[in-house]
Amino acid sequence: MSSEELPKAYDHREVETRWYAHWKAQGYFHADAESKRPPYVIVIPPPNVTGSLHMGHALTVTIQDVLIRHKRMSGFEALWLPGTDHAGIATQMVVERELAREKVTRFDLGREKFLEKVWEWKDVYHARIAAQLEAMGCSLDWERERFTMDEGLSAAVREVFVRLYEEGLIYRADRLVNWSPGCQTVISDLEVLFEEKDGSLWEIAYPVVGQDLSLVVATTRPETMLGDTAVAVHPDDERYRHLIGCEVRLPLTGRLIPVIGDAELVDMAFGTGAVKVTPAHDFNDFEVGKRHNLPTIAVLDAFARVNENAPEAYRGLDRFEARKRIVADLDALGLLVGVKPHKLNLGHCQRSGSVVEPMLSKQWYVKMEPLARPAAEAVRAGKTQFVPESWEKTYFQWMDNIRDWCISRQLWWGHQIPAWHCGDCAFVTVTRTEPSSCGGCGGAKIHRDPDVLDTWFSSALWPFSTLGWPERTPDLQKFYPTTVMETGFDIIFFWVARMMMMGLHFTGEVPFKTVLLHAMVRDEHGHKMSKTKGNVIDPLDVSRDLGADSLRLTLAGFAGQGRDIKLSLKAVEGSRNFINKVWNASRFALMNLGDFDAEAPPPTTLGLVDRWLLSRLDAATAKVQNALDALSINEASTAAVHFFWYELCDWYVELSKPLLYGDAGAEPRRATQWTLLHCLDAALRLLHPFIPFATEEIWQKLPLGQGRAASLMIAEYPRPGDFLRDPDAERDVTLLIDVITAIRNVRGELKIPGGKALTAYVLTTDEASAAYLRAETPRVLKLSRVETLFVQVGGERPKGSAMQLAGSAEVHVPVADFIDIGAELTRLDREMSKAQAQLDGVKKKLDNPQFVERASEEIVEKERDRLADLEDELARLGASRLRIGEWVAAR
RNA sequence: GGGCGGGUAGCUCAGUCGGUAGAGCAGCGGCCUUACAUGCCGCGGGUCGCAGGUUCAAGCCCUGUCCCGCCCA
Repeated sequence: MSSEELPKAYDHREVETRWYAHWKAQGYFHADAESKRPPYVIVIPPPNVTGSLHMGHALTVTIQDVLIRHKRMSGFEALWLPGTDHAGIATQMVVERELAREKVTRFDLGREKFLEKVWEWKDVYHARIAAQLEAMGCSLDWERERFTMDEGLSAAVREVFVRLYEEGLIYRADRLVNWSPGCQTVISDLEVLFEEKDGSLWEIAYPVVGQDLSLVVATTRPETMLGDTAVAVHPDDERYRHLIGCEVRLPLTGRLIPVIGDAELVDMAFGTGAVKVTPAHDFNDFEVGKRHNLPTIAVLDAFARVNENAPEAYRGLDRFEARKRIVADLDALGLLVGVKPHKLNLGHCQRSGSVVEPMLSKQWYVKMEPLARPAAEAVRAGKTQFVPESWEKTYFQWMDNIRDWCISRQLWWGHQIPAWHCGDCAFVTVTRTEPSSCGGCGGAKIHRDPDVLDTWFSSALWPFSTLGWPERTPDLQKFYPTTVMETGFDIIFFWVARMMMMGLHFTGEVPFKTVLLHAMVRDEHGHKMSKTKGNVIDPLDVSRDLGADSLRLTLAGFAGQGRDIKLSLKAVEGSRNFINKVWNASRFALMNLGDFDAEAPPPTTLGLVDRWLLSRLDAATAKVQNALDALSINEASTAAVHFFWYELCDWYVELSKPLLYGDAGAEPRRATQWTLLHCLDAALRLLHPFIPFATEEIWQKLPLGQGRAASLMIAEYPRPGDFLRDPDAERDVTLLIDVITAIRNVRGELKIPGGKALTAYVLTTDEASAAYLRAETPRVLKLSRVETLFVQVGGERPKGSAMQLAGSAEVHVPVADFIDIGAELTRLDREMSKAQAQLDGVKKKLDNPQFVERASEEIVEKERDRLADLEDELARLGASRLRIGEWVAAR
């Protein structure tokens, strides 16, 4: 396609579908373990294989792809390793729900058949996720893709389990656990979400045996009374102290239970001061039960229905139904003393949302303290750094108060625990491979533990299991420890901390050197995106409508270090507009480079404007590089965009037009072509990590000649110093820009129509500036749209003109012949009062002897300069005002 | 109860070492200037939550306080 045929507007649809396949086919995403280049490694936080990617994923992969593409272009062996997570509970639930539509349960199918179904499901969703990642342009090394239930990763899981068991860091225990009736499994402390709810505090009379009185207990869960095994009061409580040791008759059951004194459980001021104790259904009560040797009576089953330990009348009732019945029955018996509204913190299951029920059961645990201590120490020693650093506190607080981790789950989908129970003796055989007999008694009646491991158990191994551990693979040696772990702050405990612990324990090294944490993506009003609220912005929809590049650039711009990202389509449109700008600037360049010979030697002399752009490009390059090195993605993207739009497009392209059109001859034209081409090339390279598709598409069209890279994604990233800094050019072109801006100001502020022919007079303070501006007359005329320009050093000011300051120069535009000069007087007054206010401030500072004495020399000098500048400015404004006044009077 | 973050233009947010408070969007006015109307030119808009303190100087540091949000118990 020749340059003239480039469409007027950029069409991402046509472009984005083309390049990804090409990059992938060329092997550009693949990292080489044998390479001599320094490694730069990110393993992707594996998305749950159930479900599709949401905006949070889009953010995370954008940040990671920016970092990876930048380092790949900067000479690193960059590895971005993709993969997905089997997501035990979530995936099993979706498949079960699917089965339920056909009125089938997993028990109908049996474990093996059910798992086959889940694998089928996994394949479908995996393909979808991979396609989404490709649509986002992610430069992932697909040859190294992993899944948490791959053979290799499963072997790593077994290895870790067995070793921890042998070290005594994995054990089984009977405890109260968080039971999710909705998911039919135990969940860990972290998976319980607390929510404040309006509830009630019921007051129930328990008759004291042998006395004509009752003890009134207060409870938020009356239904658990069926399992009460004591009533507790505070040992110092004058009201009840004498009852300690007595018995009460538990209503509805008739059981006799003791009154005990417990200072830890009972708060005398809360409720009635007397508390029912149900060790089987409350964490605090469980502790009390242990302290006082109380029996434990569980009255709820796995579905949180009343079980056979309770009186027949209530059996089979759901816990909330049972509550209503029990309260009603107590009321009928005259034992319900009162009901008060009460706020309570209710634990819910993260996955199913059901209210978590404390239940007594035997589960597997990891002893965490020995793992947490070194992991916390590694961060304290700076071996791993958090960005932003403030998250380290959150990490420490959790690590320093670590509790043991319940790792078994009553699910089928996941890594089945490598433990075999003996039917003859109590021995548990824990091995890497399936045993044929009990390791204790040698008997053959063994059966495997049916439970699977918490999904996060395998995720904790991700940074090294994906690289081949426990084998000492070349990948592990080249790419471990990884460089950056980039993820959301919400999974610091779930994942980051556990990776730190496991990584250190099993490899002796931290799994990553930096933890980069990003914010949560919310809707434009700051609300969490959710399907029920209907405020979800789907990244695929956005990519389709506005382009994956647009979404990436927007997210990169938001990748600051806050906690919330408020995303709106408006913002994505802004990015789309910028990309269209890039397209059109390139289109303009190509239209003017048709005859450019890329193989000819570079021009021997460049114009000041060319040198200015190269100097600005170098400054922008430094900004972008520094920001990327500091992991400040938003700052980097802003700097690159800013250079492209405001310096390259708004000024250079406009200033270069007269030369490109040949007004100044062949040599300046060629110098301009060369500068335009090379700055555009560099700017596209700077932008590539953020908007890979559009930049590649355009870059491939540039006439860069032989020696260019085959693809922009493997071209070299610009480095500071690649382009010459040129203070002289910057000074002169700044004056040029100031003069043009001053003239535009006059037109804009005095509302002079664009078509009106104007004459401008520029008065400089020195001959060099005047000579320069005279030489640039064609450019000034074109950009400020004046017809005639006079440049002189000092001298007579034209009458009846508006005046604007342009640095040290003055720009006068005679306007009084065709507009009401009053507007200019008003404007000058406004300018003068602004300048006066600033002058007063500076004067006040300099009049303060303390300031002059104590502030640094440099600062004082700066203020003195400013004073002089302001006085000068004020004088010139005043003179201008006076002249206009005289002119008006003379008419 | 403990911890963390935020409060800056109408909105969304930057603000480095304490030294003249910025950007985008929205708004207003003017432009179809042969790359781009997804654009160009110009303009207005601020008690930096509040009160103290340190300092020659505070959006920034310290203390207190109010509001919003999150995490942990």
